[in-house]
Amino acid sequence: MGLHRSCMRDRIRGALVERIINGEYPPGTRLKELALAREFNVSQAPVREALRELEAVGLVESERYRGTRVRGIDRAELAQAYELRELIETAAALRAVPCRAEDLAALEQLVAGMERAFAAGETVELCLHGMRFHRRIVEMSDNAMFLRAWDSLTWDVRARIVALVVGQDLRQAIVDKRAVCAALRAGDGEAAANGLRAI
Amino acid sequence: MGLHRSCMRDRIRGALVERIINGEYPPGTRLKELALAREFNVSQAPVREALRELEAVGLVESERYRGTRVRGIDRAELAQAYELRELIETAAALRAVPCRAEDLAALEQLVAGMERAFAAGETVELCLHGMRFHRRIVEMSDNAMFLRAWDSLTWDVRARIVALVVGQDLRQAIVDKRAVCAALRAGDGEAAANGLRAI
DNA sequence: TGCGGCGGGATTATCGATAATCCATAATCC
DNA sequence: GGATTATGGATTATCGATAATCCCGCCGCA
Repeated sequence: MGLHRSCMRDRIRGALVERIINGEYPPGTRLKELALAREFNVSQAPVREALRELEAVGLVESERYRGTRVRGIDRAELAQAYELRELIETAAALRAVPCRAEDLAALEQLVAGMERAFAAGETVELCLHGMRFHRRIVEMSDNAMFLRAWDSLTWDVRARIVALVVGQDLRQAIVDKRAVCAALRAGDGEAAANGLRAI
Repeated sequence: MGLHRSCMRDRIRGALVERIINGEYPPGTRLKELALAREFNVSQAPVREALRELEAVGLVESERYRGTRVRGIDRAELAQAYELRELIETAAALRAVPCRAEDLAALEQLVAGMERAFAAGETVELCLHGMRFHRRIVEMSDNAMFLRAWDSLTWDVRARIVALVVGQDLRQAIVDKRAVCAALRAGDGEAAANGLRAI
């Protein structure tokens, strides 16, 4: 079927994630393999594999012979995810100090990006930068397992959803992140962890 | 192709996990889809899906058009996994108190099982009970995300591998777990967390 | 009326074959 | 001789079709 810069499975997965994020597929939506296959002009196989990947990530759930549907995030689960996020990030902050200059610079650039987005009223962009900030701190712990667990929370995805729903105090979030940067720069992991707890 | 008590994909995945665990497929082994398909008398599709699941769990890794191979666990990664395990379990212990009587009983039964296995010289069985003990504590935190992250470390699998390789002080492990039980029974989450740290 | 077995339609799981891609080796050119 | 490009074999990615399973509504029957 012509040129593929990436395999079908990857693009289908991307398309499905996009639709789940932007609300086109609300929670509970059934994802029928053959229907999707027809729509994307592919066969059933790549669709199945894409669905399985989404299942592994927790975006959808499927039952044997009973189909796949978009998983909702109930409030309790979101709270639990926040707990784990906080646990990992604070532990990561403690392990991240002392930081390399380039990591600190990257963090500060992300905060700057948040400020630009805030000024421009780009809420989604702001949240995305915020998530990259958090993820970066986990990266800085140099623990691949921490990062893997953090990623499994798929905050990048959920942030976009949440950004559209709840109105947080975005200005305060930026101030808090500046404080975290300062603490890390000062080598005070404990303070950085506390700052992350607040957010 | 006859009766399926579970789908092909599931059994193939099980068989592959088994082989990886018992060393039949050492790290680096290439897993060829068609070869496996022929061996299991199935087509390529279920094998592919099983491999994808193993990839999501981190037991194998695969590159586009270049195949799938068994992933080794290097020492650094194991240490990182231990760090995350400790982080999650200690946090779980704090949230687990006060415990329900049935949970405490289950934990103590698992320790009893460890003692029986120890007496019988069943090292693998002992380690498996130990892992169930740890997992149970995470379950008791009532945080599905904690449990999910803990499971992602696939300790159930690694325990079996590790059991064959390193000789730990198994008697001490049992004593420590008894102490954790006692702390939980006393409602002292902090002490239980410390006990888990030791293990 | 209410209940349990039985097609029919829809959907998933699997099959067998084809297309696309990679790797190693051989052939070609300078 | 060394580098570079065809080519063949092996393997993965995808296809189109079939088998297996589930769900729902219909029927007979008490």
